[in-house]
Amino acid sequence: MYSYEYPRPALTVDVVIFSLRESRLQVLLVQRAEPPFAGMWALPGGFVNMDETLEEAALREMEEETGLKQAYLEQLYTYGEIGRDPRGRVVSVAYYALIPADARIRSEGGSDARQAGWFSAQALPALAFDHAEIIAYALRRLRYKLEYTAACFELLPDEFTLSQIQHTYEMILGEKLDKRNFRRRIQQAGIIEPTPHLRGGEGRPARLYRYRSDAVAEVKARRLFP
Amino acid sequence: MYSYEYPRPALTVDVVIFSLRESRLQVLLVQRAEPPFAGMWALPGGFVNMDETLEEAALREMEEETGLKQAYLEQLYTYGEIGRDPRGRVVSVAYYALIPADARIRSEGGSDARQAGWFSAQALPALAFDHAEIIAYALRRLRYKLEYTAACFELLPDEFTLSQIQHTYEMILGEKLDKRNFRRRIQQAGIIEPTPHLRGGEGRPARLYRYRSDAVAEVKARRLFP
DNA sequence: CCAAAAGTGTTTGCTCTACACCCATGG
DNA sequence: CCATGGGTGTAGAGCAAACACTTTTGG
Repeated sequence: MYSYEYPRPALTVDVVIFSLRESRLQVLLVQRAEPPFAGMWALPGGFVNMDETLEEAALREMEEETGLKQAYLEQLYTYGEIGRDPRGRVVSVAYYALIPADARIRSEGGSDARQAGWFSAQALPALAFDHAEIIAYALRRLRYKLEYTAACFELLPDEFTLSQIQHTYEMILGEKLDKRNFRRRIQQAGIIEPTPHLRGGEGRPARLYRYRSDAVAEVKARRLFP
Repeated sequence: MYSYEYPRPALTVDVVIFSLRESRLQVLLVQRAEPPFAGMWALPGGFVNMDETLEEAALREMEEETGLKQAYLEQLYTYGEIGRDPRGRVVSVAYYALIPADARIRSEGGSDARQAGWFSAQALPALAFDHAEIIAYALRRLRYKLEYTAACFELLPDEFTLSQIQHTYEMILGEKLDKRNFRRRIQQAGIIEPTPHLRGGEGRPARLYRYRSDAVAEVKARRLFP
């Protein structure tokens, strides 16, 4: 049934790393030093080693670029079009990662001494390979995920204000939400709890909340048919 | 950045083929002739050739077992655990396919002269590799998909009665639905249209409907927060 | 005429949405 | 005292859920 004599496609992982920075949803990209696509920006990624799982490979790539050893990580899709890499047959398993707004990230490029940078998900530079397609799909999945799970909290710091959550939603979904309705719903959902802390700044100080890790935060989808 | 000297994992596809048969949701399996797992049942699958995309490979595997050249096919997940195949490092891209209840399927095993058979998704035999996990996930995705898209029609014949749709939903979701509410909702959704035909049998003949291919059948999810 | 499946409306409760003003703090 | 963001309640509309009987055919 299986044989080991066939030529094999090369197998890589690519990671779409999302974070909230400068009040925007941003994506981490690296600049390619060599052809093909030299000088263009691309997703962090690379070969899957023989002794690591796909997820381990994705985490390794993420750590090389950000210094972070863990984050919310989810497999996105596997890209296997014939001509997607001009150098040969390369199949790539794409992942996306969410990292908290306050995470301390190694600012300069990782081990490869490649240039790395954050870009607004709404305004990406020209991208190598099929990476524009991958990011577009990751963004769709993130929006979608946000609509029926509590994935949002993976992007927020440990403690946050209600307005911060709302802004996160507005940023990612790309629409304004009603403040009173939003607050009522999120409080009734029972997935956050108040902390004793307030956060000052301009205007009236705001209550800080935290995510309840015991929360069940899946919502039943509205069915097409009942 | 990339190199071509590394050893490469082998790359395969596996396909979970669903169909409605004998008033049940069934899955097509093949019996393994050789070790490992000789005699156990497994998903149809095999190597990805260098000149075919992942989807082409999945379609080829499906055709080998069923004789069908096309079907609804969707990528499910990519499995890359280290020990999932005892013979070495094998990464598998899983797909699932939906084939219509009335499709004429080559009854006997495909080109490999392997034994093939249909099994109720609720009562599977012992399965080779991690295929039980793959099928469980495919079933979850199918349920999920059914709740917010019109994927159901991929499993039905071209013309069908309202009761047939309802039974399909009940079968896959595993719960009884109210007949009047179901019929009202599906008619209002505007995704099916009546044909001039009736279907006889026991009891009063039933109107046959067909799926409107121009239908927009995504439903907006109920958000966790508005 | 009997069995079997098809077909058909209404009421009630709940959820979603729209909407405007006062509060607490820092400068 | 003023600017800034934080915090709060209600009324109306639309949607979802529960519920039982009549109709048409074949045997």
